[in-house]
Amino acid sequence: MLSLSQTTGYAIRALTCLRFGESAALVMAKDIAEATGIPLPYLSKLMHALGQAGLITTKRGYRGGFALARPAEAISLMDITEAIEGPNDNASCLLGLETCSDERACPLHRFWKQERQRIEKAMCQMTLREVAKFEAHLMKATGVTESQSKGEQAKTKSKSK
Amino acid sequence: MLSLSQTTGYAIRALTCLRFGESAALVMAKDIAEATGIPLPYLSKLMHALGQAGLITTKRGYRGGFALARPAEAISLMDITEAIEGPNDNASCLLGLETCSDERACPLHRFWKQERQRIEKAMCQMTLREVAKFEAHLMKATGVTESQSKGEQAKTKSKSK
DNA sequence: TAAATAGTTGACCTCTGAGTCATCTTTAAG
DNA sequence: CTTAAAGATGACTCAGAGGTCAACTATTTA
Repeated sequence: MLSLSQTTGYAIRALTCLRFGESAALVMAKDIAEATGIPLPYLSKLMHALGQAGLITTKRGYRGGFALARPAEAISLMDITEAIEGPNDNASCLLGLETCSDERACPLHRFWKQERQRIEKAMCQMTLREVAKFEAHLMKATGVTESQSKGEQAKTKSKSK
Repeated sequence: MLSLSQTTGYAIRALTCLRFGESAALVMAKDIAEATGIPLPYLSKLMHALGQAGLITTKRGYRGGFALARPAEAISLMDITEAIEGPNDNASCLLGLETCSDERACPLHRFWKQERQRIEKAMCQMTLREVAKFEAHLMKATGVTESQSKGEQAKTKSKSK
């Protein structure tokens, strides 16, 4: 009845597989697909879109892959949702009534407006970091051994591309 | 981002045009379509479905039309939603995670479960009567004279369409 | 019984989200 | 320079929601 689109769920799950930190910690689409069960070809397009939206950095070719464009705690679920579904218009009436507004509200208007705000607030406050902690997909990254603890995210250079 | 299906909105609006009470107060699909702006052929199928679901009674042929199967205050928005969208599974994770459950909950699980319950409760408590009062579509019924002229929208073609 | 009225029903159309495939292009290793 | 690895991308398929048409059936009245 009420939920995010399947693709948005995919995006959130895929992003939990990534790390922040330059070229050292790239994760490949193939590994994300394997870990999440998201079909690889579809994932590929999804990742590209997330790159366009500025949430991740992408590197093509040999030893390519994906990484978060900023720390996981700086990416909210709202950021992800809007990147995939576009800015959500919070003004719509639950019943689809054209005539419903703050001035002339349908019986559900006040209730629904409050609920929407609660949900939006939660989506803005919840970050990738917390979801990733729950998921705990310890992805293997190209060029990086598993031995290193997840505490340090390679503070080598900064930025590329 | 979050809303009912368009068809469910149609159903709610269409039902606000109907009355409870036997053969005396039948309303025709054509009039509902005119009042709500819902395309007639689509409305026709919708009404049939609502009849199958037991929310309304239908009468075919000359002087046919539709009427509520029970009083408006005895029809909740949840009844309508379920009639159209089927029983809603309240168990699904907002993120679409398979592994999310009461036992192993994702970061949004508790919050989302509460929200769902709040929304469901509101949908169960809100009845057609209250929505109809807001909408105030004073439909004309077959076999009933317009003499009441209670509203301003007598037989003027009104707008829309 | 014939005609008019009004709901019923199946075929078909369009659009969008989801998913697949094949073929690019880019990048680094050898 | 060649090649293998990996992301990018356009064409295509598929299913479901929403919507349109036309033919059909049921009901009442003249």
